Amino acid sequence: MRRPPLHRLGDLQLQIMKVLWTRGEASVAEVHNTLGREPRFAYTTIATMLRKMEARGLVGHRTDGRTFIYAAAVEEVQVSRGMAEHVLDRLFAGSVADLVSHLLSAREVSREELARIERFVAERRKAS
Amino acid sequence: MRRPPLHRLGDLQLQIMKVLWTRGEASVAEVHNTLGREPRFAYTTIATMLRKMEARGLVGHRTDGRTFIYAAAVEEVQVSRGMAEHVLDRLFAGSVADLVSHLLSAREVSREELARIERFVAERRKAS
DNA sequence: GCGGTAGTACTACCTGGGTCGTTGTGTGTC
DNA sequence: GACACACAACGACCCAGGTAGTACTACCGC
Repeated sequence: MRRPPLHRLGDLQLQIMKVLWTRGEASVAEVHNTLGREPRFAYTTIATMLRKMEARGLVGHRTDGRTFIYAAAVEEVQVSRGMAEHVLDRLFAGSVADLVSHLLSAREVSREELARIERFVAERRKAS
Repeated sequence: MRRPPLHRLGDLQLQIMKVLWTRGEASVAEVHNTLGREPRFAYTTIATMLRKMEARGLVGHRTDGRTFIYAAAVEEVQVSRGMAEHVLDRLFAGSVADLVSHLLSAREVSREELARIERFVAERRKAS
């Protein structure tokens, strides 16, 4: 079960992981239904993707009768970190400030968000 | 020349784009040499990649004699934005604060970086 | 026991990144 | 003019994400 590189999960894979992270465990059918609406995926698409993801060590499964119950094998925090740091390092040369500056100038950010950011920075400053 | 999705550039593609962004223009040989050290790429790898990227609308070229001079066809800011927002939306539900919190707890961040972040937030607060 | 349903397994295909080898061709040099 | 070199063009592979159809099978209700 080689450690997969935790950045570079496709969109579908991320959606599936999200279902597993929030539910803890889920059968193929449950994942399929949860992903349900909008761009409807075939049941077998989800099943195939889950098998591929298991081969990559992203998820694992146990059986309940004939049914596979899948669960995430990597934590959300690892994946978030992996992907966030990947972007940070590749595009912003590791500078969190550059990334923040970029996002602040590109997006609507509510007053509360700004306050939260300030709070995080202040805490971090204290901790070091 | 269809508009490419500007998140999801591979690592090699990003490296090549970075060369073109900093130099403005470059021949295959120049890109190859600039990328030079460490995981050495074959000359033809760069050439092939550039052709594929041109087909996707990421770069363009003019000719100088027999030599192709490539230049970026998309701006760095667009790609950074595209990739940063992609991660932000997929993993942090669009919350800049969550992303910042994540990065601050995961990485070494210098005192100056923190100060810069605070400055950006303050400016942004004023602007709105 | 027979038919439908639910479930996995397998296969196939497309796209795109990444990696090169080979081939063809123009050009500059002795 | 012959040769090497510099370049672009093309084709080949591998891998992984994404998408889904088909085949096989266990089980459940009648």
